[in-house]
Amino acid sequence: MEPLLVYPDPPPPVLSQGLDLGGYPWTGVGSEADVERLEPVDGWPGAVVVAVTDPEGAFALCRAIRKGDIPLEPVLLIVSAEQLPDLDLREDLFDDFCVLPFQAGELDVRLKHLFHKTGRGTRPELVEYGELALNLETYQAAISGKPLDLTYMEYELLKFLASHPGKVFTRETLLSRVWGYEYYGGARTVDVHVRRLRAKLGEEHAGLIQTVRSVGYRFGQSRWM
Amino acid sequence: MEPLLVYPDPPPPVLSQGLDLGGYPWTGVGSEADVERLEPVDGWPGAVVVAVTDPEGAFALCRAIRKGDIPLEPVLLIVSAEQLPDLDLREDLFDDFCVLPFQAGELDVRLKHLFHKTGRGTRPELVEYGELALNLETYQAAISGKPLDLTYMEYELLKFLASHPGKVFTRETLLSRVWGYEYYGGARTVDVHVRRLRAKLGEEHAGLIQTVRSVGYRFGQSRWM
DNA sequence: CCCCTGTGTGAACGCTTTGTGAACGAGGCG
DNA sequence: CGCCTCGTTCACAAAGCGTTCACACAGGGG
Repeated sequence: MEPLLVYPDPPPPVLSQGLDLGGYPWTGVGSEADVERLEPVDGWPGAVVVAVTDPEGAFALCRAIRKGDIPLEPVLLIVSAEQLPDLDLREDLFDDFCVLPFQAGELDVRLKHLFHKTGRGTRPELVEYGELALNLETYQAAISGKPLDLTYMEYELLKFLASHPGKVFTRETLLSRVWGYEYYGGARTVDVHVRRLRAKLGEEHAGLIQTVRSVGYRFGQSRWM
Repeated sequence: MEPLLVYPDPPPPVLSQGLDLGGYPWTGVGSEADVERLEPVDGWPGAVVVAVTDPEGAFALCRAIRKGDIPLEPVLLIVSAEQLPDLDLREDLFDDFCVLPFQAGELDVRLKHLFHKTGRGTRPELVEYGELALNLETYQAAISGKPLDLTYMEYELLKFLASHPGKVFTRETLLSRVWGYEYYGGARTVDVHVRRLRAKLGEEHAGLIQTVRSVGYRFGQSRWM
């Protein structure tokens, strides 16, 4: 996920801590010039503007954003309780606001809510390893930007392996964790699925799934090598 | 102004005081039956739902509202700080929320903000995806400029799918989200509706709804590839 | 070098899931 | 009452996919 635009720079500790806690990457900007200079290639995914310390600068930034100079949505405003009565709603400068001091978690929920409403949805749940990416919401997989056409079991197996890179699993473990705890079937089933996975990953990435002789399989590189 | 719908009845003192202070008329309702019985002639202008004392009842009411049984907008949810992590945003049950204990005036500003947004029509009345367009006001659908003659359930299903492009839904999820939360019926019902939708979309666009074997259905393409 | 164990490979089988056509029944309307 | 629409269910056909098997090949130890 691209970093959120955060104003001012540096933001108040409560905000930076809240964003870090929620796992949101962010970039502090101190001026409108910075907004363009630091803009990610895909554009800003949203903004958190603190109006407490520098209301004029904050609202000026919101106006610039809303004017369309910087295509950006959504905007979350952080205000103090004293500023509440003065908020001019007619200008429609923000999509939501948060009143200091806010409860732990409120910031996170408001951001999620905003992203959900603006259609971008919450960032998709991904499992990533190098060039490989699995989208858990859309049940799609891709490597090196190319989509992989995986069957259900292939997807589940790859998802499990890629979620635990470097770790070796026996066939029995894989059968119980991927196929189900009460599954009773031949261990060679795993072999065949691994083989098909390697084939679909392509020659270049087939080595992502390694055979550990007499033990089982490992995804990715071992941690101590 | 028509009175706001307030749940439960009686609401907590902070809420009734806050509403009275802001000059909002309101009517407390204790059950879904009351919602219809006490409905003003022009319909409810909005709702404030307190989820603190009776979360199940509150969320059930929100679902009923969102499902369209009670045309109503916007919905403001009142929650405690402890409930924040449990809020399910994917269901889209509310337009904004307020965390107890809230600052004096925050309720007023949030209500004003909500009315301002809904009054200006920020809420999209259209669901669009590529050549497909659904008009939520007129219950009409069209693709490639040609109108689609959809039945009610077909429209609801397509609306739900098109509102979450790329995401895969199981038949059970679709049954609960489109048909209703306590619907109990065969999962094959979904199949048949999907088939009819694909037929009405035409051969050219039938691929918009994809089958994900062993999982469910997906609308459109994922947006991360 | 040989043997034994473990793994890769290709193909075939058979179950599960889904598509398809049709029928049934409820509800609305003339 | 008869006709129509629409949602649901059922039975059957078709396809997809997981599983298994037989065999070839590789690695390691004696």
